[in-house]
Amino acid sequence: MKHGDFQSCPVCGNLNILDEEAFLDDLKCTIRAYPKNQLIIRQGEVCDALYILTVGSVKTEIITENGNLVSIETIEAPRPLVSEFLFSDNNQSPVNVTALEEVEIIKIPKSEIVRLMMSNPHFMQNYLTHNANRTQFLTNRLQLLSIKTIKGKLAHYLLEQAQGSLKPFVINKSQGELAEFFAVARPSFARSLSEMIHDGIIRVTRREYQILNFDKLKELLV
Amino acid sequence: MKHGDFQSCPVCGNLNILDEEAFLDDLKCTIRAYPKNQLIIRQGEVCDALYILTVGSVKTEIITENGNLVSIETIEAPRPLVSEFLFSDNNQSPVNVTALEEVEIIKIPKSEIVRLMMSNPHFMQNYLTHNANRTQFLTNRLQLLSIKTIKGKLAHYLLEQAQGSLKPFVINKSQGELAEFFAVARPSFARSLSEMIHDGIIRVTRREYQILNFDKLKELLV
DNA sequence: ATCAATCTGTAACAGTTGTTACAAGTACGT
DNA sequence: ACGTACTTGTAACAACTGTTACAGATTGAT
Repeated sequence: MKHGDFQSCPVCGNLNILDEEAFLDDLKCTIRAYPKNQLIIRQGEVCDALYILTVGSVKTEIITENGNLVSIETIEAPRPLVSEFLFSDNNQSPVNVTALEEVEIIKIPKSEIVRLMMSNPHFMQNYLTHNANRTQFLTNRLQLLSIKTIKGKLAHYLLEQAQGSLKPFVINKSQGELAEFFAVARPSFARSLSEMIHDGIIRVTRREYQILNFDKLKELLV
Repeated sequence: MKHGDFQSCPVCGNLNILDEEAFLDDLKCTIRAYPKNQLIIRQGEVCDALYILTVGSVKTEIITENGNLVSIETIEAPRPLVSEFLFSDNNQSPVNVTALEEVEIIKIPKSEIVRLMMSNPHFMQNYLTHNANRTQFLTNRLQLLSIKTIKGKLAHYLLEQAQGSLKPFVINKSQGELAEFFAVARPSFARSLSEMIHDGIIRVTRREYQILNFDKLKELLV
């Protein structure tokens, strides 16, 4: 049974499993590959299984009523998908999940997850912690979207990414993807970005960003 | 031991507990009352216990870097608070929780929660389901905030509240609170609201809202 | 190397929102 | 009934964002 890195998954790792092969064989699960750009989970689709992304990367996004896309995040293997919705009352995924490259996914039925939790305290803790971290991520996203100006959003995001350092860092998103992430129009984002560059607040080369003036950047949050 | 309604709490209800008094006495927990407007949990505060609101109501909100408030939701007893952050890696509450009236809160240490989960499958399922529902709530909130116009946000919100009915319904928030909920300025919200009223799309009397023209309302989402 | 697809920069204009300010209305406690 | 605090309505203006359009980079595949 060929599969990706399982042990370093935030939910499935550190389980003190002696024999991973035996563990996986015992677990009622299916493994499946998806090609690039394939829709893996559709918004509104019923989820009664946990998906674990073992190889590759995916993106999640919401389609709003008016047809706009809001990108939520990109996820790299190994990580569970939709774990935070598996036990909800309506069992529906609120997001689309799409493969960014060729991916491999393990699908574990909900009943198996319950069994694992009851028998393996470590698995349960992992699961709870992962979901809690995801909620914090969403709350942070909420805070970002509630900032009213584009420059303010970008400032918030850059300050978070830079982590206090003056060193340049890479943001692996195009301007279009960043605009989608901030839920603003692409040319508007480009305008704000170029203004901030002209004002000497940041420097941008391709996808490499560098903060030149922390104070001015923080002022943009006001 | 006097306390509020415990059995109908989404996490603590339906546990097949024969003797509630004995259950609570056995559980290592503390019960405490807070006066109106008291800050119960501060944003950034470390949470190592589950809070269960047994009497009254609270509101949760985020303070952004620039000092703006983003209201998240109001919560009515009985319901757990910050259950979705309890197991996160940093253990910090991302929100402020404030009493809207005199409230009573039971505080249960994290270790006790873990013990309960392992010994009571029903409690675990309740907990997971509640957290999953909360995540869906947050995702929905994210979708609302990503709508670019105020009228669009209001349309989204009203369509959700009305649930397809033409009957008037009450939204228990002032205009200022709604503006905060939508992360927009209050006069701007008032302007959009009055325009929608003048256009014959909705009718508003105090806090009672009625949809007069579903089609036009849906058009605002575009 | 060349082509197609994607990404970036920019412009003009319309449309929407924020800001500030003030008057009028309502709710509530005493 | 009175006053205070809160809520609502509205106006004018500045500021910001969306839309549309197009040309010039850049990237990746063949």
